[in-house]
Amino acid sequence: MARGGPPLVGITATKSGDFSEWYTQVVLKAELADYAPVKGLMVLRPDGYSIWESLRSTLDAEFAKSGVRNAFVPTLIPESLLSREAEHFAGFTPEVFWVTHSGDAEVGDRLALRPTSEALAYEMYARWIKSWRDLPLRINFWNTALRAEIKATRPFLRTSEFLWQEGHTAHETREEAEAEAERALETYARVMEGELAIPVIRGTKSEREKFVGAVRTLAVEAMMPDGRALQMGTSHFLGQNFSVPFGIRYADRDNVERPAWQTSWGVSWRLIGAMIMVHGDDKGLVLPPRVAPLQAVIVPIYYDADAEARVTAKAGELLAALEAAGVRARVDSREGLTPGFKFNDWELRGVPVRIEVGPKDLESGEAVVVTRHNRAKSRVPFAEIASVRSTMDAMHGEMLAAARESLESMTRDASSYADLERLVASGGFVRAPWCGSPECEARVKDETGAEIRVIPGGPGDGAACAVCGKECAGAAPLFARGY
RNA sequence: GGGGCCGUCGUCUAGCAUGGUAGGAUGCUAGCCUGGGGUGCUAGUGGUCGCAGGUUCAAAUCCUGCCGGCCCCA
Repeated sequence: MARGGPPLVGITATKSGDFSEWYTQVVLKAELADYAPVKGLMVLRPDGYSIWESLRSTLDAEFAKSGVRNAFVPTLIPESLLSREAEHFAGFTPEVFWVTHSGDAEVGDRLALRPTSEALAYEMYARWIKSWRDLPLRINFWNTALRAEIKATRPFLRTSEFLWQEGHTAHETREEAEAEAERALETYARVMEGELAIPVIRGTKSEREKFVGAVRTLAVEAMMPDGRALQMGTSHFLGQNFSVPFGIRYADRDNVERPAWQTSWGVSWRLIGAMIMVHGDDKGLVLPPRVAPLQAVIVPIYYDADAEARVTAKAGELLAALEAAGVRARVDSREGLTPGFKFNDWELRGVPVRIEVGPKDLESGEAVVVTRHNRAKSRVPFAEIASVRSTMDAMHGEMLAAARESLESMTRDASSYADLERLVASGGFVRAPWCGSPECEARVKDETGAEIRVIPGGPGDGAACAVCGKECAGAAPLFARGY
């Protein structure tokens, strides 16, 4: 370390001063992920993977509860199949990785590394679905998708391969499929708020921003502290756009053959990126307690062999009590490191609760408990250490409330184009009436860089379009620059 | 889709203009000392200078191409 200079460990950028450098440092130094040798690809390290596993198991339980089952589809999709739904194919083709050789021999029909599994899944669905008795068919895949990202790659947010889940369903009626798409979106919103403490806005995507091939795309959007919006998850009502070209037809109750109604929906590890951005601070990562791989760390403090023995014994007792209470905990018994070093190290890694136990605490019968999100210290009697369980619930509530307050303060209204331009430039969501025309939407995108992120439901208030002045039909969309 | 910056032990970097075979800090390992907010001492460890060509007696340094990271604008 240079004399008097900043420490070489820890986060050297500030969240408010250099947000993107700060983000990169948190990802790398908290050891969530690292760069892979190929541009745009990343390796997920154990702490990052553990967070993913936690989200996966929560979502998995929700899916299972609603009757969705898991299955697996392969990575390679023949071009002839991928191109069957023309609009869908055209939308993806610029970012598809192609396998053109097997060994030294060229393959005839090029093979795509799946950018998404609609084509492959629906080829199979066409084989499996014969009658209305086979419906609904509701299957989820936990896998990865590959999309060639050339520029602006960022860990978790934009990578060429990403972990995600994609649900694919087929139904007898339009109404049932539409309800399915809404159900999936609601599940996402609940898990994001309940597990990641990130408030989201539910709504519809515009025609321009919807999934290629969908009739309608529902989405949950969140606002990042730098004023840019992040799409957290999408749920598509596909209508019969895929069932017709893929031949997913069923004999209805009157023995008339009809194309099925479909949905698809997904979330990716991008959620982890959102979690880092929304909750992190200048000391590093701040983990929402429910997804934290390690929820509480006990740092023993001692000055001599006698104190060490007594402190270590107490630390072991506390650990047992925490584990009995269902808290993921450990004792940091690493030697040769000062308590101060350990404090900083665990803060960098975002561990929600730190418990300090030293000679003074043995005398008073209380441990020092520090909560990561606000770094507040309190004293807790040893006998009541299991209370960190409820402390973590309180932390979750406080983190969600703080994030909600931030979201609200970053959402402003514009009624004129001048307001829209000015507010978009300063970041955040801008709610503005819109007539619904693609021309007005395109003008905003071209001139301000902001797009319609989401159109919340509900009736409009009859305001005039902020762009062209014509009357508006529905609720005002939220404009923002996005990731 | 345009424009720019940068790659040297795990990390941060010196050296590059004017070619002569890589130095420091930190980390890591061992031992001691310390310990309530990033300790100190001693010894040791660690680098095909992003990769591939080219120029040269000689390349981290000059030239070309590629790979990777980052930023700005649309």
